[in-house]
Amino acid sequence: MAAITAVMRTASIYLQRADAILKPHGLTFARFEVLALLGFSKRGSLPMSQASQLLQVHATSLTNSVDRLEATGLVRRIPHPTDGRTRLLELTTAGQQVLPAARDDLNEKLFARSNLSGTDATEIFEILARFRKASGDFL
Amino acid sequence: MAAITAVMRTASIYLQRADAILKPHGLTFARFEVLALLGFSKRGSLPMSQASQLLQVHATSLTNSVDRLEATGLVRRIPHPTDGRTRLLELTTAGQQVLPAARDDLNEKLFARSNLSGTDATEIFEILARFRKASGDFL
DNA sequence: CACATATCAGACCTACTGAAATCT
DNA sequence: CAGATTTCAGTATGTCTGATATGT
Repeated sequence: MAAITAVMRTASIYLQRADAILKPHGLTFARFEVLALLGFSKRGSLPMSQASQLLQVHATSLTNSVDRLEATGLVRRIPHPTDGRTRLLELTTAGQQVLPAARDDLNEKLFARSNLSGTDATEIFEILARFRKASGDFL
Repeated sequence: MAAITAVMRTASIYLQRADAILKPHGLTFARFEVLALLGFSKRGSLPMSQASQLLQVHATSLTNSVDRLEATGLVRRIPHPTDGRTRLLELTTAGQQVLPAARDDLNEKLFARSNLSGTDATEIFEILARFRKASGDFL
């Protein structure tokens, strides 16, 4: 229980800082995750349904995030070539520029000040990766 | 960065489950934390300002949480004996009953299914404790 | 008067539920 | 028609900012 509490509280501290760091980029952490996911995907595009599963958020929450990302011109919804029900998400040119800038900024300001040694970070990642995998999370 | 992402995503998975577990108790995780903090405090009462610092939430966020806890009768605001500005928080009898019930339920359903071994949990707690301490978090 | 404590008002963001539209 | 994908409407929660009342 203490470990779970530690994870929760650490995350809320990180989230607070991450949102502050991302604000100048016009992003929140939730929206950054969408951009990052698209950046990782091989084709550069993903169906809403897949993105929502990988990010483990409700379909309606993703619709909301994507609405905002589309309104700021970072992401685009395009029709699926063969399935008329699904819509694909892809980064716009602006999104492709904002993503690395935001990522670098997070890396610098959040990671650098995390007071975690390299081995600590590796340790945490590996332990939590097992849990996340068991929970069907995207890695 | 991967470690930070791991912490954030693990926390959001836990938060989702915790809120679901706490719902039948009439609580959210944020409000549970307030109850738990009061349960830990020696005198059983704490000024709003201290609680908000220890929980690392804005004063207005705590006001909001406490409003809801007071509305459901789990917490009470009482005047400070010597300083007229501050108000003390304390658990009501109902709060004293709900807290252990909610805690046990969380322990059982969240911890038991966390897929973390005892040593993993200890490891995580210790590593994150250093970070939290450096960030002024309550332990 | 400067400062501390707590609250209020208003805006924003995310999550959840249930219903609806569109397509397979 | 049953099922999948996405969106919409409405509600709730929590966070942040700036302003305000009260007390030291």
